[in-house]
Amino acid sequence: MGTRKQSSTYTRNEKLIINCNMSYAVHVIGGRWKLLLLDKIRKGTSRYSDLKKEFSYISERMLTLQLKSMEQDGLIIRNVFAEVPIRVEYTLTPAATELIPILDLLSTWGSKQRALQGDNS
Amino acid sequence: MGTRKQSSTYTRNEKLIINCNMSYAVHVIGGRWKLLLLDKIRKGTSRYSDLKKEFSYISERMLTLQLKSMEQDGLIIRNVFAEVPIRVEYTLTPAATELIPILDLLSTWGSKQRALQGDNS
DNA sequence: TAACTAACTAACATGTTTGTTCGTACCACA
DNA sequence: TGTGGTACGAACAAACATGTTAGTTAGTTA
Repeated sequence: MGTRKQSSTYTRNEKLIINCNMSYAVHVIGGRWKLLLLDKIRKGTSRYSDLKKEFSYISERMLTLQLKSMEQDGLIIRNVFAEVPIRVEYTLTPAATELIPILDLLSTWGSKQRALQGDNS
Repeated sequence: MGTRKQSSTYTRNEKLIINCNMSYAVHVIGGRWKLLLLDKIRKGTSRYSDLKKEFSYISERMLTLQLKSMEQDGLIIRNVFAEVPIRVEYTLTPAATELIPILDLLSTWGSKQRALQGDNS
């Protein structure tokens, strides 16, 4: 991933925070496009080009960065088919599958909360 | 909060993403110290100085920024007591209280996932 | 009038994330 | 030999988040 300055307060604090399981979980799904991608992949195995097509507003750099990060964090599996042209498919890991219902709860909460906030601010 | 450049791709994309309730929810709890603060406040009304003492490694600037942001997003309530010296107490809103059990699920998931990842990477 | 406390606030510096543009590897097929 | 498609990667720039330091307000007490 991006090279990090191990000595910075920023990075030290991040490590500190990630000791908290809750923060760790949020950290793992916190990248800008991760939830969108997870949501798409959960609905069916997707190849790189599918994602690229569906999310044309995500730059290819971000797309690969987020996918790689999720792969490293054990959320998705990357399957390479040595065809020509090459084919790469992404699937959820069991761990990510367990996460989905929690995300659904978050989604419901978010919807309610947004409505509440809309009312009075 | 920090002034934002309304025209940047960064900001445009953020708005785009926040239309997703899931992303909105994660966005609302996604600040670096928010979960820690929520967790403390949920265990009992806390005054500013309590938080400052407990989290001595959080700079005062960050402390106030995160608190203010959570207040704006309807997660906490800020009560000012016009005593001398002044006293400010923070409490969870009902919405945040509903969020807590979801965060607990996330925490459990995080713990399991961290263990899994520790095993094979 | 000066010192003291709580709870901030402003200005600036650093570091990280995200976005933009261009280029690469691989093999097939014309 | 050149073109085409897929799935990336590298270098750079812009914007944002976080961290550091010093200062502010209001009232009270010495």
